[in-house]
Amino acid sequence: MNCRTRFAPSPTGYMHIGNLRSALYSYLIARSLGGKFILRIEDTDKKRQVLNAEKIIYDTMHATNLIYDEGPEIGGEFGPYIQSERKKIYVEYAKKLVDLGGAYYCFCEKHEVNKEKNNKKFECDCKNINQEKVLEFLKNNKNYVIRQRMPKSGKTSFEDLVFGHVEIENSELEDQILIKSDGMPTYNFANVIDDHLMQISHVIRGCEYLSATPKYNLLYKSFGWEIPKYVHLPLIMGKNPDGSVTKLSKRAGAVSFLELTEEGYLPEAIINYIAFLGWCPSDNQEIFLLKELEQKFSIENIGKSPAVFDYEKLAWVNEQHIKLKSDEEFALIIKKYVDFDIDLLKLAKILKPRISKLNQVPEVIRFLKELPDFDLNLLINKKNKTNKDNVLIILEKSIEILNNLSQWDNNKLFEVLSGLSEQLEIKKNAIMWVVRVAVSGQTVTPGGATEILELLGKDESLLRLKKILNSCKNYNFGE
RNA sequence: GGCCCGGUGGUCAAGAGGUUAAGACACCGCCCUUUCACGGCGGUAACACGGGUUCGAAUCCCGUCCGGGUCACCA
Repeated sequence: MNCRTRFAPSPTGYMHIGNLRSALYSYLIARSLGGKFILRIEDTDKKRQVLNAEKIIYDTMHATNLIYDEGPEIGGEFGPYIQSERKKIYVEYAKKLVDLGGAYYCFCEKHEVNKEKNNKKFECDCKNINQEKVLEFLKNNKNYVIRQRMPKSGKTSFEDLVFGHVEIENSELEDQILIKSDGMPTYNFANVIDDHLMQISHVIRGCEYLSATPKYNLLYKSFGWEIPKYVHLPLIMGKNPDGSVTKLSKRAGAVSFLELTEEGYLPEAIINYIAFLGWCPSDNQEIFLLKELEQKFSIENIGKSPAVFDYEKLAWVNEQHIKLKSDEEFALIIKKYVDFDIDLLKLAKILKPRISKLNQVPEVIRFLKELPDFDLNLLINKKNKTNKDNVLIILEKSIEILNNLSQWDNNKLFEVLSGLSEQLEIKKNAIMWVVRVAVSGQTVTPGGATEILELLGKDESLLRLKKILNSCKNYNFGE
């Protein structure tokens, strides 16, 4: 059998991580089996239409490189790929199902939503209305829905590729609505019709659908269609501020792809991380590019237990992907976080091993833009043996020696300042400490003294050093 | 509540009758070092519980407990 998988999101306005994970696994399964990956938009709920929602889906697929072989804007031989454009198809099949005895017209008023959890299953008499009466109602344009006729006894079971044997009593199943009174199909129906018509071989989705799957299988059975293979994915959980664990939601933090990228996670890191929510290769490799995933992925290695989304681990994965970037690539990535003139390549080089999330960049490099006001006492540091006496000497001599320097790069700067250390018989640590704090205004910086000097350039460095020297001259340390 | 699914360190997870129960994140310590980071080394920490089956169970079965999902003219 040819493998064909699909990702079938509904346009809700954002791409939830759980959805993206379904998309990823569907993509990976298709690719690893040499099959096709299809995108289908499930927009059958007119009340929930969101502006631009479709675009977000396309953008996300694009940003993550989850390339589909068939889909709304690119077409394919099983189109259209947007359910609202397939309305007629569903009605046609629903009527066919009525003829087949698997469904019936229901003319009841809208039933109120379950108020009690304990109330019994919905039952209505419409399933017993005779043919003529139905025709009459239809002729009079009476509002109707089409419901699936569930068997009252027996069991329905199936083999899920992840969860194994799943079995449910038919008496548990409700006569669910297939066609709504507005003529649109419900998810439950459209999904089955399209999966069959589009020849989907593997249905991959979150396991919130696990207990509903027998209903779908009954539909396939009524039509006499082949039932696809099922791959239900364990849920992604979120840890809430109060420590409780529930289905990943806003309470736990960012939950959409867009939010995550805005927080400074790389798309490839997000993909890499969510691949691991419920899957793990036999050899335990953790850092993957999509291409490798395509080769290594296997359904057998998908786990069953729900996974808690861990932002710290995501950050670590992100760091790993940042390190995978060349300095040139990373310079391009951080460009939008830098709003002043600086050598991006050099900046990229020193930032690369120190950044776990891109949105940390502005904060980390702020001091490069402008020397912040700071407590001059920071220049005094016990561990590095600086004190109010040698601070002035270090500053004066450094300025002198740096002023005469024509070659301004890290190696040369290090060489020169190390030389100064010997000449003054002051520990190298002390020199470096004073210079670094003086030009940065902070005790912790990305990179060492000489790297900061190089980045700042000669003019700016000397300007800062002189300014601090001046300030120090009339300053009483230790107060 | 009914039904369905799950349960290995705080988190992700290897593990598929016999292991000193891997690895990663986080945390702690040490080393490297011009601060910080990177890197290296080491450490704390787990099979939910109770019954079986078996010479032997984290692995198989049953029960309990806990967690989650689902019960819409939403998907």
